[in-house]
Parts: sequence; structure tokens; C-alpha cells
Amino acid sequence: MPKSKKPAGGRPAKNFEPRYGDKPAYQDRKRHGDGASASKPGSKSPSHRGYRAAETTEAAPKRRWTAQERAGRDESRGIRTQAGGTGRGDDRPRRSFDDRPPRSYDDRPARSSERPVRSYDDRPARSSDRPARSFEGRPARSFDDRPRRDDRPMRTDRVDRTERRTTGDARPSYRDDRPRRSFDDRPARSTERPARSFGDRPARDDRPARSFDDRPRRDARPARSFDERPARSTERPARSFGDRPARDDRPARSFDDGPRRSFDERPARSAERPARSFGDRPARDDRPARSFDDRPRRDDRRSEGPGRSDWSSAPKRSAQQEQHVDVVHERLQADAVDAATVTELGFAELGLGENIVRVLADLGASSPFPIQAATVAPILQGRDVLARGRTGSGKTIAFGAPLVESVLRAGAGTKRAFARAPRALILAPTRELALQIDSTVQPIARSVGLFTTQIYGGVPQGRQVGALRKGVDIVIGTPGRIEDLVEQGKLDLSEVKIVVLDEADHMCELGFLEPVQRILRHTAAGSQKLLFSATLDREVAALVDEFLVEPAVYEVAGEDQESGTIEHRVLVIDHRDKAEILVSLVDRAGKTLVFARTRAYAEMLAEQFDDAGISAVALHGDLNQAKRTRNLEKMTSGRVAVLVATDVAARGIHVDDIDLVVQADAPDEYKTYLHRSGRTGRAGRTGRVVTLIPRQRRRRMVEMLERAEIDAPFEDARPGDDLLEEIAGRQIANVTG
DNA sequence: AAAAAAG
Repeated sequence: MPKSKKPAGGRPAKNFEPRYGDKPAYQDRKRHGDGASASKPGSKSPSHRGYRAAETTEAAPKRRWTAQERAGRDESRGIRTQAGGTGRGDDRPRRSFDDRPPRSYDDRPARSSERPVRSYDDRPARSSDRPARSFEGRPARSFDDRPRRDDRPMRTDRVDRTERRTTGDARPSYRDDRPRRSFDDRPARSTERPARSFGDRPARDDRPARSFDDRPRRDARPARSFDERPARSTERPARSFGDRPARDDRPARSFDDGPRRSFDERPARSAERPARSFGDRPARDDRPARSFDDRPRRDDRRSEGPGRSDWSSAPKRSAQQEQHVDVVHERLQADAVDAATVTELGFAELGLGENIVRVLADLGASSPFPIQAATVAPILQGRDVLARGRTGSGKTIAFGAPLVESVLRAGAGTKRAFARAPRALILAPTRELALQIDSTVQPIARSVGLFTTQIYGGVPQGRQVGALRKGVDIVIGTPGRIEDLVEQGKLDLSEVKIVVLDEADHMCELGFLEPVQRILRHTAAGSQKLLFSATLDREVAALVDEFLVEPAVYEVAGEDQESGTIEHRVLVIDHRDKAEILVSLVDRAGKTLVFARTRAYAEMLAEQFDDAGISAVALHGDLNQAKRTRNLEKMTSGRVAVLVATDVAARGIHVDDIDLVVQADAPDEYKTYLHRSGRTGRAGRTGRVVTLIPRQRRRRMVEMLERAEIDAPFEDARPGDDLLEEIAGRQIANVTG
């Protein structure tokens, strides 16, 4: 009955069908699930005891993992602290810090010259043989690590930690070293923090509750979440870093650029991180209680305020390190300030091989963007790197090119083997992003005879497994399927010596962190880690503490929202006008990306636009992968001008020429705002972002924009307003009419 | 709320 009403209500049956043609897809998926369970009688009923053997089987593995997961969870809470020490220590070869710098599989840089020569024609041929051989060699595989993990939980670490902290060792890792470390520094640090901490902290507290009422002013800053930014915004509109006491230490840095500065501090901290990181985290509201265990001891902690700094705060770094970091930073800032300076060094000068440089040129990157100029060299040196570059600034090439070069150097002189285990891994939060990264990295890799493969869910694994069997050098994918294949024994990560986490801060969020941690533990001990994101913040401390060693931290100075090419506006509307206004905004010439908060709403909006005669497609997790890929491709190719998506498209996705981003629903986090709006205005182009909000959301919106350090006018809008015409770029027509 | 695994 109700159905009959709907069609009548202006939802033409026609639209319904086509649209549903799609939906069925996902519904089918669900059906499959049901079907499976249905085939097994009593699946639903808890009393499934004797029944399906299958289930039982599944159960077993799960339990096993549960134990590990638990370990992972603990670690994520800070218990792992010692991961660095205990966890790795015993079994793993682990990287000795001494070596580290050199660490990259450097030994064979020289050989690099050879590569070009090698043609990998053979490859295909061998494939047939391989199957047989497959994984025999690897049996050893990653399991070695695991055992350790188990240990950790029990780990006597705490003791260790204590020691470390006391020692104040800057180095994350090993206690042995630390002891020596100067105690002098430490004290100093502690002093610093306290000061700073109090300022920040309050903020955090606020956030959670997020009550804006009480503290009108502060809200803005406290902004919850992240660290520095929020704080800055309020106090320093301009972003002067008055707040941060800590920074005082580093006179060197020019604060002008400072805005981003947060990273500056960090580098230094990095050294210390292990110890400190844990303290801070707790601070974060978001996270699980984690870590209170340690804290008691931590001086900082009690002050509590410091939280944020985690790695950053870590105050102490040896003078040497500090200087080094600062130096690096200065260089970076200088480059950023003067584009010409950056371009002085070409990709070749940065250490990339001839073939790679050529491909980059083909990809449109003839000379390095600032973030690329900054990270290529350190990555080639084998350092762990944290990098923040705003959306559309070229981060993929920034890690992709040097990653290929490193893999190449490491493998120079080695014979390619069938079923060879991959040597590099790139993790992304969404399948579309993984695909996109591959489209950039693959050509670079192929130019030097290396192979990449995508490993993500939503598609049959057969092909992926087949590729792995033939042997690939670089795996690019999403956490779920990768972990799945690892568990199945079809993906061996033990030879992975370089790991990239794109959208790293996002990968450290609730549902992602643990899988990511487990995956990283399967990679080679001491593997190099590269964390990239436009909104890299201390949220990644969970990974930094356990997996990175004295990471180099980069960001491009002067790269702030004001210097961007995106125009932001906020339209305050009446809820009942929303649909009409949206149609009006989307009915335009250029490509428009619309963000909705839920899958259902995204689907509904796409339908509405279609009904209004504006061809639009949706992109969200309720669509099957084929549909997702197809719809995104339709937008990319220009066959449709409107794409309505959930936040699945918020990060990383690059579609040329999107000149308008409409947020049908305002995001809750400033980071989400930055990523969504970053879908336009890429690589220096201009773009416009319009966010629709109901009147009562005004205040929240103001605060969020402050956190994002974005200035945007708030304007009331109603259907038919010229304002809408202008935003849609139809103003002339309108005027005429 | 969304995303990420299901031969």
C-alpha cells in the first residue's frame, strides 16, 4: 500500500526502477549474506550448536584473533608502550638506531644504474611455474611476530617504561641507549609542558562536552580535537603561535609561517616520542580510556594539560636533534615561501632515477611541488616520515615516487622471483582511493620494471591472489582485504620494508587503527613508515609511538587555508527549502560534488536531482563496488556533472575540474570539512565550497570553521535568490532573465 | 554516520 502512495507522490515509477536497479546491487549483497545463513538452518538462532560445521570453523579463527586483537587494543591504549622495547626487542631484528639513518636498503644505491636495463619480460612466462612453488619458502612468514605480541600484553614493559621515562630518553626505542641520554633535557621539558599544557587542556575538556553555551569564546578553540589548530585559531586569528610556549625553544623557526608549525615541534619530539606519547593521548577525549596506567608517573600528565603534544611535546630532544630538525624545517619553509626555490631541485636532483623522472613528467609533474621536494630525499634515505600537505598538493607522488625508487634500489641485483613477497605496502582508507593511488604509482613502478597490485574488498579475491602468486613488488589496498589475505596465508608481508599510510590520521580513527596496527606488525621488523595526510595531527601518535623511529616531519610553510584557492560560503536555510535550494545549486554547467551525511540521503538526493532532470549518480558504501567504481568514473569522465557522495569521497579522491562542492549536510569535524572542500581547488585551481545549514546550526558551524581556520561568510538563502544563481555560476543568465 | 572482509 504505502508503495502505491510513493509513486503517486512524485516519485515516478521510472526513476524508481533505474535507481533501484542500482540499489538492488547492494541489496543483493545483503541477500547473499542472508542466503548463506539461510542455507544453514538455525543460523540465526543462538542455539546453533550442532549445526553448521562451517560456523564452527569460523569461530575458531576468530577466537584466535581475538586474543591478538586484544593485545593490539591494549597496545593502542598505551599499554603497549613498550612495544618498542619489549615487543620488538627480543625477537625481531629490529632496527638498531645506529644503523637507521642509513637504513634504507641503501647498500645498493650504486646498482641503481642497472635497473633501467632490466626488462621484465620473463615475468609472464614464469607465472605458470610459480603456482607450484608458491609459498613454501615463506612458511616462516609473519608468524614470528605474533608470538611476541602475545608476550607484550603480559609484558613487563611497564617497568621498562618507567625506566625510560625516568631516563628521559629521547629515543623511543631502546632503553639501553637511553640511560645515557642526558637527564638534563628532560627536566627541562617537563617544565615546558606544564606551562603549555594548561592552556590547551582546558580546551579539550570542553570539547567532549562540546557545550558551546558556557564558553562562548573558548569553544572555538578548544575545538576539540586536534591539537594545535583549534587553539591557534582563536587566539591568533592570524595564527600566530602565541600559545605555544613550547615553541619558544625554537627560536630558529620563523613563526610567520608558523601556522602549521605544529610539525616543527614535533620533529624534535619524535625522538622522544615513545615515552611521551602515551601521556598525551589519554588526553584525547575520543580515545578510549587508554593509558591511564602510565600516566601517574608522568610528570606531564599530572599537569595533564599537555596532552596534545604528545610526540610533539616531548620536549626534550637532544640539542643535536633539535637543530637538525630545525634546519630541515627551515629549508622547508624557505622552499614553501619561494616557489622558485622549490623548483630549483628537480626530481632527478632529489635522487629519483631517470625513468621515474620521465614518468612523472608524463603524469604532469615535471617539477616537484613543495611537499614532494621536501619528502623525496628523506624517504630515499630510509627515514620514517610524517608529512602534511594540504589537499591537492601532490602527496601521492610525494610518497609514491621515492617509494618506487627505494624498492628498486633494494632489489637491485636481486633476481626477480615468482611469488616473491611484496616489498612495499600502501594503505588507504577507501577502495576508490586505493585505486587512484595505484593509477599514479603503477606507471612509476612499471617504468622501472616493478609490479603493483591492488588488494581491496568488494571484488572477488581470485584475481588479487593470482597477482600475488605471480609476484608483485608493491601492494596498494585497504585494510580489510589485506588483513584477510594475510590471515589466509595468501599475502606475505614479511618482506615489506616500506609502508605508506595515506590519510594517516583517518587510518588512526576508531575502526581503522587496530586493523592497521595488526597489518603493520606483519611487515618486516623496522620497516620504514611514511604517514601522509592533509590533516596530520597527533591522532597518529598511536602508530608513531609503536612503529616509527625518529621520524622526519614535514609540512609546507605558508600553506594555510587563506593561501588556498578555495572560496568558502555558508548558506543558512530553512529546512523545508533544502531540496529546492540543492537542486538550484546543482543545476549548473560545471562538475559538482555534493556531500551527504548518510548513504540513504546521498541516494535520495541523487534521485531528486535525476527527477529534476539533472543527471546525477551516487557514491556510498551501500553500492556494490562495481557501481561505486562506475559512478565515480562517470563523474571523472564527465558523463555526469553531479556526484552525490557520503564521506567515502571526502578524502583523497581526485576528480579534475570539480569547481563546486556542496555540503548538503555540514560535517561534524573540521578535518572532514577540510577534506571535503579539498575535492575542489586542487593543484592550484580555483573552487568554491558551499555548506547548507539550518539556522540553529550556525554557532556550531562558526566554531568549526574557526578550527579549520577558514573564513566564510554566512548568508541567508531562499529558493530563487540571486545568491544561488551566483554560486551556481548562473548569475548572468539570471540577470538576463 | 561512514568506512573497512566475506572463496
